Amino acid sequence: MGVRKEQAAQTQAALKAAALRQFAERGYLNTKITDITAAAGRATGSFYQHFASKEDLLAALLADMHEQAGASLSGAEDGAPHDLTDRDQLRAHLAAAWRVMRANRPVLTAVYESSMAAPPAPGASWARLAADTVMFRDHLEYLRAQGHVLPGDPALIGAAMGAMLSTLGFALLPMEPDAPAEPEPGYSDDQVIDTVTDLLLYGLAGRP
Amino acid sequence: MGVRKEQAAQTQAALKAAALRQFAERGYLNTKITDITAAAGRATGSFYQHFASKEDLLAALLADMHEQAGASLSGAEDGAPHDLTDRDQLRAHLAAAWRVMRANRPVLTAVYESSMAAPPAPGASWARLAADTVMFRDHLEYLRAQGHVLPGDPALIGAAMGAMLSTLGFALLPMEPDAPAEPEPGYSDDQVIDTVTDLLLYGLAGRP
DNA sequence: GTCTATATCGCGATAGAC
DNA sequence: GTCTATCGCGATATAGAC
Repeated sequence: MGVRKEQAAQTQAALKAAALRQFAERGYLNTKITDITAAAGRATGSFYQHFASKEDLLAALLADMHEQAGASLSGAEDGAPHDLTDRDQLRAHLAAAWRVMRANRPVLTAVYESSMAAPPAPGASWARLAADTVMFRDHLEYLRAQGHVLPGDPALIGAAMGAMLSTLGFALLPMEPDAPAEPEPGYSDDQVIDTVTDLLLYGLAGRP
Repeated sequence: MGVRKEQAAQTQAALKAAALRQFAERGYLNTKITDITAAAGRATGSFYQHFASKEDLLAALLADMHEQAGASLSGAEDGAPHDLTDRDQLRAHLAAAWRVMRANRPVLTAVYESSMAAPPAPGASWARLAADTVMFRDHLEYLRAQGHVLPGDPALIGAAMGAMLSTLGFALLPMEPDAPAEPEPGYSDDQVIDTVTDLLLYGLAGRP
């Protein structure tokens, strides 16, 4: 790799890292291009050598995340469908999702903020939620095929589960991947995952 | 009421109604002051005679909503705590919340968009979620005091329930209060509420 | 490839006539 | 109270030197 290309790669990485920090501090929508370049120690104009816009940068960050998450999950999620009515397996699924959210909170929040700024298209919110919860839906459909009686349509239940988990994540997870539990609500990761697991498995009525 | 004050009230109402329509069409963040005045058939400058800013207008719309919702719920929600492990009572609660969301989707979405645009304060998301779900928490604490075993902390469970419900509402409810069910997912209100009720009461494992 | 300097523009907000 | 006209700021994006 030539020296010029190498410097370009360094600058691009610096911009990405700075953007991540700024998004966590100010929020995606409040972050200006100049905030990012300043935090990266670069000039304003350099930004456009690497990204066409703030949205473009976000897309790049999201791609990076998918690459990492795909690699780390490929081992955990093998081909065989899991039984979500088995407490250990359900808990493992929820814990894995929680870990991914914790590790990527700034990007996920930024994507979310970005989507809120776009003009609302009918059905767009459902489409996103459904797409983000296909894994749940597939497992539930498998369960139903086995003869298990579910409380409703698999896609709807999967969406409901994902809705609960992701919204709790936004409310409870810190922006820094490995920050300690905040004193405010003070729930530990295990506490949250155990509660959600039992709530989703046995409901308010409790274990039979 | 004098003729001048009366006209002022008319203009203010027209601005509010126009804002509601514009928020539903373009989203709160994308709506400019001039969009609102144009849709209301008024001049740009007239806006500031009634509201200090777009945020101020939103606060007024939210106050209107609370007034209406408070009146309509005062009959339904009496002082006595309900038993959320009774299916009919749980379902009634969820259905009431769903109706309020359906009737006020544009305002609720606007408030949400507005909160996403603000710089993120640690604990703010949790504080909002917790505040919006105090009713659930209170009922759950009552249940626990009765000796019922819950899957976790009442505030956390209440937040999880509210998270599921509100996110599903944003994904499924139309912007117009009485629009028919969209063909896309195609779930009816009853279908959604029944599914959520059974999922929250008995979980994936199902009724004992 | 990176820098400084600047053009450009959308939009919130106000001034002043009616 | 409502209108027309305009000011001024903040932020994106580009031009051109190094």
